[in-house]
Amino acid sequence: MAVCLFAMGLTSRKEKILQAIVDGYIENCQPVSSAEIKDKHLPALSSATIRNEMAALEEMGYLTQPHTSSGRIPTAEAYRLYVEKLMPRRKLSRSELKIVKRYFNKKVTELDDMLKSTAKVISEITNLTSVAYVQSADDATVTNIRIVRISDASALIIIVTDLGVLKDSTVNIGSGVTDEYCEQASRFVTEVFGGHKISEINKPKSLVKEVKREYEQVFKTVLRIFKNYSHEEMLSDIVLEGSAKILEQPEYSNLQKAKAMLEFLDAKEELVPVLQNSDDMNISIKIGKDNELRDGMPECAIVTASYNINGVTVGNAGVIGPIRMDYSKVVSVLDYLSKTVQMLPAGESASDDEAQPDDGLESSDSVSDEE
Amino acid sequence: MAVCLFAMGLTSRKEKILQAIVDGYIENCQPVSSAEIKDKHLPALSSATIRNEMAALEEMGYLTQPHTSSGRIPTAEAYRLYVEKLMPRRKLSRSELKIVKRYFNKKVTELDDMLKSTAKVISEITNLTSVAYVQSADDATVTNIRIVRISDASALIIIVTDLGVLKDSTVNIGSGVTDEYCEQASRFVTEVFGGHKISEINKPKSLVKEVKREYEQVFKTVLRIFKNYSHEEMLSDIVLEGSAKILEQPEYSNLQKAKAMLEFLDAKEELVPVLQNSDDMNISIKIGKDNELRDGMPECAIVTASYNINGVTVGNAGVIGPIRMDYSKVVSVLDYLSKTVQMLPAGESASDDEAQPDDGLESSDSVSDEE
DNA sequence: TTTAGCACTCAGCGGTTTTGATTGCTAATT
DNA sequence: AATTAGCAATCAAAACCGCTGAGTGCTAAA
Repeated sequence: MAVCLFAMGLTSRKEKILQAIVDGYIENCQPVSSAEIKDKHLPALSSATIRNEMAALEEMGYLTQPHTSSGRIPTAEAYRLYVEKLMPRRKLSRSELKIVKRYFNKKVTELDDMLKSTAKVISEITNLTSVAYVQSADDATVTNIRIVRISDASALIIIVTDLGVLKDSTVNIGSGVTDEYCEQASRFVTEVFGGHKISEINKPKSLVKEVKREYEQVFKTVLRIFKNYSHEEMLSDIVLEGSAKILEQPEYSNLQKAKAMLEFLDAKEELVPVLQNSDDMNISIKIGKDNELRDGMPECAIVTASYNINGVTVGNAGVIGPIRMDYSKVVSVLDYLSKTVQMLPAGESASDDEAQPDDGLESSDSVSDEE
Repeated sequence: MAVCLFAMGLTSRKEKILQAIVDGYIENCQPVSSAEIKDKHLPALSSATIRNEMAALEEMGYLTQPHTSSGRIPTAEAYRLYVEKLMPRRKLSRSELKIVKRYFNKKVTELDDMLKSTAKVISEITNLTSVAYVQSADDATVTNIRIVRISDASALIIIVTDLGVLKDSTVNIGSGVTDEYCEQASRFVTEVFGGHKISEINKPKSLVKEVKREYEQVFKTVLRIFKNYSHEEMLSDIVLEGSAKILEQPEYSNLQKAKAMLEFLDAKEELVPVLQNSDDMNISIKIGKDNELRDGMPECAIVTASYNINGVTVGNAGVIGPIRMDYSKVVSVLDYLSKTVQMLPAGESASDDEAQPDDGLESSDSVSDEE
């Protein structure tokens, strides 16, 4: 009865009840009734008392009823409180750890593939659709640029950074260009751009005032490539895994909603802004309208973690699903993976460094277990 | 009445009726009634006559009824006949051509991206889910191999073929290795593998009997990379576009079926065998059990075209959808695109060759319209 | 403050009826 | 012999209907 709108301080009993409801609803996707709570969590109390508390929680905005005579379901607000305070922290189970190992033992991979594997693991363990993307290379520091003639009229520009090799691009060169020239040009651009972050390079004011005339063309081209990197390029590197899992969630059993969701996932580019982990928090949880951006965007929750190598964020990965999701599980998986990835020998060097020490030249692709 | 089981020679009237039914059903996904055919296609005849013909066509295995008192729907057999004989050949409409142009004018891209664009166009025009994949590089001929030091302890192995640059792989090298050595090694492996197809190289018996001791390690590594290319690597290069479109098809309005289909699409690897365009036909149409391979595989039709550059098939792209699909449209789109792609200046060279002739060095990425 | 008790609400289920589209068959017609 | 009009028969889908039961809110007692 006693309404306390300026709440924030929930009595411990209310908290217990709220948690029970959220937990229950996460599990069954069914409105939770007072009797159910009494039976499973608070046998000491009568259902009537619990009903009263539930009415209070509804007043406070944490619960609603689909219709007058049904149990309660949590509001988005309730979930927010839940992930912040109420949610049990758990560890990965034996079998879940096994899945992780299965993916990461086998191949230690390039950055791209790593994100892919991560996404697969996440989707498999959480049974949700997972998304991963490689962050724009903005924070990478250029260490070396090589221009390599690969045929009469074309060359490859290879940009090496502390985070690995950027996807290189083929360019046309006049057929008059010599190997000699390429090498000198390589040296020149490395000199100019080396040691700088890509974000710096892309700033409007140029790093260098004067460019030797003969390298002007090369210089421009490399600059263009960098420009591409912070915008377009990153878009293509979004990985989705398990989009079919969406349909397993009862909230998308309605075809309308399912379609809306899948369409949203199809337009991968639009995912970027919601995936971006605004704060430098490791794990970000966005529930419901936290991530409103498109009109038709379906109501959902997005939990992402950022993944670091050498202290630099290389990408994000996480899940996207209905607001009612097992946050506890999701968070523990993401957390564990982010730590796992951090410890992987990544970037340019392969994993089997020590394994075959006298192998002068060792591919970093997935060949480690063959032969 | 007169049953003619050993048919094959349908009377022209039967053909007309069958075509009308297939066309009608493709359009509305609704059983077609005798009255409907009379009204739209054969006003000279009475519905009773048409009914008789329909009964005959049913006897022959071209039609069925969902239930006794409904119109007829085509069987898979009918579709096969339809695509072979009955289907109207059409050209792309103005607006459809516009869509194609929109995608291919903007950027002339690397092989990968080209397939992606193709898939997007296909999906957009046909309103179906489209799939594209880059064929294993087996048929590519090696023209050049470069080993480039990119840092103290790692190098990039770049394999250039007549179809373009293979995704290169980073390898570890001992830190004692000099640029000099890399260059010599490059020359050596190019000498060995140059001019050969990857499929040859991967044959068990080696091309060369004796390898200079000092290059043995390099040699092995390159060999490994080639091996990877014909198996694992190609798997990852499957592109799906518009998977949400599946849900637009009424035959997948059933959640069960929709899920089965999406799951099938999710497991991209499994798609390869069905996409493979067995014959050297340009366009392949597989309807219903033509492409049975997995148990739970949902009933569907798959239409693919193979795409060639310099006479070599570089990949396949097509659509996957319900058996009831607009084959006429799909085929014309695929056909047109396959011709378009063939004419693109592709592989290693960029499009704007002539546009900026004195641009000594021109990126082939999507920057052509800027500045 | 808690609880027992009771009336009230309402989604969902199962059964029945109605409707309407469409066929197959028969008998008449060309 | 082929076509057609006419008519009874069929059956999915929609509309309707009443019941059931889970669950609540409220009141009055503990």
